[in-house]
Amino acid sequence: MPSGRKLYPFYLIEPKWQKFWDEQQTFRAFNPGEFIPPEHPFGQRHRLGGKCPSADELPPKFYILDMFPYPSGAGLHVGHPEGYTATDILARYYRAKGFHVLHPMGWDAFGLPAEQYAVKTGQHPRIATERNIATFRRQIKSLGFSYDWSREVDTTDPQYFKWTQWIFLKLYNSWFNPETNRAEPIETLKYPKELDPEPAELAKLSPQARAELEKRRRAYRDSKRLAYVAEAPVWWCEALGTVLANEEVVDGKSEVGGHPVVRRPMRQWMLRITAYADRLLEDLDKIEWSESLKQMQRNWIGRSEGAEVVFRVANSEDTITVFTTRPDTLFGATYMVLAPEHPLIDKWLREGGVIPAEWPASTPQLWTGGEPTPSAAIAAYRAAVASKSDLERTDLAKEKTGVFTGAYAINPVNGQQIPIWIADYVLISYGTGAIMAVPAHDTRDLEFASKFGLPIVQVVQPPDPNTDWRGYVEDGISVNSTGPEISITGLPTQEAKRRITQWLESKGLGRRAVNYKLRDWLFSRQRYWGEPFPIVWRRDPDGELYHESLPESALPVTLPALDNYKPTSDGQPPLARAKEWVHLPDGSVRETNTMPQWAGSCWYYLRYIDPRNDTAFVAPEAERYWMGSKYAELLVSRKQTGTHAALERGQHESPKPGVDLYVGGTEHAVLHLLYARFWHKVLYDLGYVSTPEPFYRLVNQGLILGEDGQKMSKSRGNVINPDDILKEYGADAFRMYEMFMGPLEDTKPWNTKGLEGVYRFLGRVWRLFVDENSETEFEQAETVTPPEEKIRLLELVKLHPAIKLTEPNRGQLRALHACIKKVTEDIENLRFNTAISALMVFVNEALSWETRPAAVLRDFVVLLNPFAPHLAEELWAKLHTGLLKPGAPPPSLTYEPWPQFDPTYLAEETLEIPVQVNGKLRDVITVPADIDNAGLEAAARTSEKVKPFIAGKQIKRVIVVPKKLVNIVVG
RNA sequence: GCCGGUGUGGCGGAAUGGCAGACGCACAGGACUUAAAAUCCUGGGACUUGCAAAAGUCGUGCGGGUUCGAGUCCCGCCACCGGCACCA
Repeated sequence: MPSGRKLYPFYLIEPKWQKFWDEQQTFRAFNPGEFIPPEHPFGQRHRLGGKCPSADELPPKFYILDMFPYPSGAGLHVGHPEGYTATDILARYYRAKGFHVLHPMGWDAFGLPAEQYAVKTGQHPRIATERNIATFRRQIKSLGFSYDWSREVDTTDPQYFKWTQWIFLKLYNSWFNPETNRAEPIETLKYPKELDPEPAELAKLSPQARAELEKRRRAYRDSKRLAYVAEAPVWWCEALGTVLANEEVVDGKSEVGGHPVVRRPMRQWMLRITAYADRLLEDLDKIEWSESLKQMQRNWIGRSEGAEVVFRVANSEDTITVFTTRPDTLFGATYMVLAPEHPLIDKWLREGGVIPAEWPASTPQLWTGGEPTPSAAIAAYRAAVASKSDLERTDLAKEKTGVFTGAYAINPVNGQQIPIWIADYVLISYGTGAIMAVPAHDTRDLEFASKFGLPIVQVVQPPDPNTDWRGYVEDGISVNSTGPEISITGLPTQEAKRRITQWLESKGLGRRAVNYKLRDWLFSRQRYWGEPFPIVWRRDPDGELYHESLPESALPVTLPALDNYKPTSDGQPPLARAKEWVHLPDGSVRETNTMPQWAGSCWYYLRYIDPRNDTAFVAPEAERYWMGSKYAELLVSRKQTGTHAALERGQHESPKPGVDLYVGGTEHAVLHLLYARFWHKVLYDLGYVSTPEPFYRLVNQGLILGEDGQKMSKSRGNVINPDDILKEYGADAFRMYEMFMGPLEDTKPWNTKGLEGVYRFLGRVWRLFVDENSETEFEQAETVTPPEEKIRLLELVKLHPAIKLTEPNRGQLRALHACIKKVTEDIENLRFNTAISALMVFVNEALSWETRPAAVLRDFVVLLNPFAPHLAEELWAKLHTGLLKPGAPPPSLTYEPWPQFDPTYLAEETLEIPVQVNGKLRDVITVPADIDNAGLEAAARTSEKVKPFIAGKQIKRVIVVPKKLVNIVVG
């Protein structure tokens, strides 16, 4: 559609109402105890103006949250407004329904792009960050979303990250008590006996011994904290100059930028998320997230149950512990594999005795890797593995590699000696870094054993005798599983597992065990643009470094100014350049790592609740009010819509706590959502929040593709810029089109022609309400009025003469109430596309009415408001000043009660009933609405169109679905 | 390979086991106009028969099943999308 003349003056209407909402603070939410100005429309609706209502006096809350954006330099993408529009519709709907809606927005503004720009230009990243935030804020505001801007947060604001650091201190000063299964203050930590002498004994110790004890106690304490330091192999990215979390490395490259990464041991801060693995898993059952999302989290946590089994090593006191999910296949273990990095290998190479100097007699050439001795083979293999990039290691997974170590282990169930190998298909980071290999019943082991000619022994019989037992990995019946002390032959898999585990346990050779794929969270980054740690390092009298937290009074720890944001030449983080900042007067030295971007987004939904509080990260009363959802079941109630009887009667079901609805993209399915849940649980355990889960209901919006059906990208040139759309069609059309495209959660292609259809619809709405002649006058006046005065001209546009204060007729009421019903149900079920379709159906019909009753149009405007709020406000104002209440200012549309659906208006006088013969449609008959089944059947049988199909045939059965359908079954 | 999801006109998509294709786009014809744009009206799944009005048959990825009746429920395939991927 060419630009130029617009179908309606959205370019005046939209800024007009955005300014109005800003000035009126229409969407401001009030915390318990907060003063509500007498003139505020929320206060007026709920008769709370001029008061300071408590949580109990306030209406039920509804917390609707968007995933806050990273304000990139590229500005808003069409994907952002999709989720934001969905939540805005709900926010406006629930306000109309009488809820107290919290709907905030903010900025996840720490991050790499701003820092990289700073490295390049030497300009402080704050400057670019603030510029980008300003752009995002302008763009988001131009879409007319009903955010409470007084609650805007910015993760890079010291007043915000003060509390991010504060939460870190809570993590640092807590430990996970496995007995209570929750985090507790570090003071409750119980020390092992040798570190916890009786006071009498303690008194006897020399000062030196006491200092030594205190040092050991500190080491123990530090090893138990939820935030701890570990020398761990981490992913180092040279190009980015930082380490990355496992989750930030994809296919052996950095998720950001796709740079190569290498494994390197470094001293790093870790968060003990693994302690929460079980609770993170179990509590998924308490929340309403999509099944696929829950499944992704479950996979990520990767819980697996099995047993640890201890194998003795031949000619040694050493033992190898393996983790297996199939202890029932122990009799089939014909070799063992250690990860190449396994520490036992180092020990054996150092000490000798286990790994022989020469290959054992009759060692196949294939097992030796072509090396003359076992130690040479091990060294060569390790070198080969270390030089492989991670990409190669996964890509070449098809071909298994490994070498024999020359050592043997002893299978505890039958005393057999089995060779010990090293191979990189066993990962040092999972389980114990060692496996027992059962080639008959494990795909990987079978592949390996086949390649190297290792024995394959069947120990499970598949239920179907025709199934090949080789490579059979499912349950079956144990066979060949009898040893001198234990037999499980003949037992089904589940029973066999139990029995063998019991036996192992009784012998001290193993125990039940659970393993997780989830690793502890690598929490430090060698970057500038992130939260500094509230941590300092000191040296003890022996010169050893130890860490200590800063007191809360030292918060926020702010970032020092630098003139160069690069890491130092000796590989230290950029903060190490700030010598004065790093060295404190008392001789201690600041931590120079910063926190990862996830830190700020882990808890922002809590800060929105009380964003300006400078004595607490959130006040308890406010937290309990906004997070303690008593009303979420109303959103969840899928069927009983239109009636909010439970709410009206003040009856509420059991609390479904947390943010009522959280909308965002799937890209955060694991990382952000898992990290945030983890922090929330820690805060819950420590008594700072009142709910075990942060986000009660979560919906992922689908991706918007380019017009060519491809993912939008600059290189494809198919990117749609929201600013262009807004200029051409207006915010209401843009928002409404994004909702009309299809179901919120689906991936769907953009189509500007489709947008034009929605825009034309809004033009029809405009013409339904306004007088054409007055519009011509308005347009003429526009040509001679300076731009800044044009908004006033909207008053020249008068109501359509067909709009009258008359009683609506039956048909008009039916059209209205059909619309109310459909729109209400669809909004509650997040089916915005069909809700919009219902609005279109109504308008198409209403345009044909000779008189347009004001009362009907008035209700329609309330229904339109969540979708096209600017146009709705303008029409609402015209309706009131022109007809409903001339002279008086119109009541607030935002807080106008949602129309009640009345089913009596939907009743028809006649019904159209399909008549089938043998399930095939033959006629549609018109019958009185009050017809009974017998009458309906009779009418169907006498239909002229039906007669030929039943004539001369035996009628076997007639199915009558009351007031719905007749099906005549003939023989 | 494993897990989750989705398959409906030319396109985006609608359909508590009960008239498949609402609503919109695109398209075609018409009205208004000197003309165009905008707007309004009409039409349309495919095939067959018929000048037409109309009628019939087939039709929701494929093959089976349950049912008076299946896009919808069950079983078995196929394709595509997303996630995980040597996790013992």
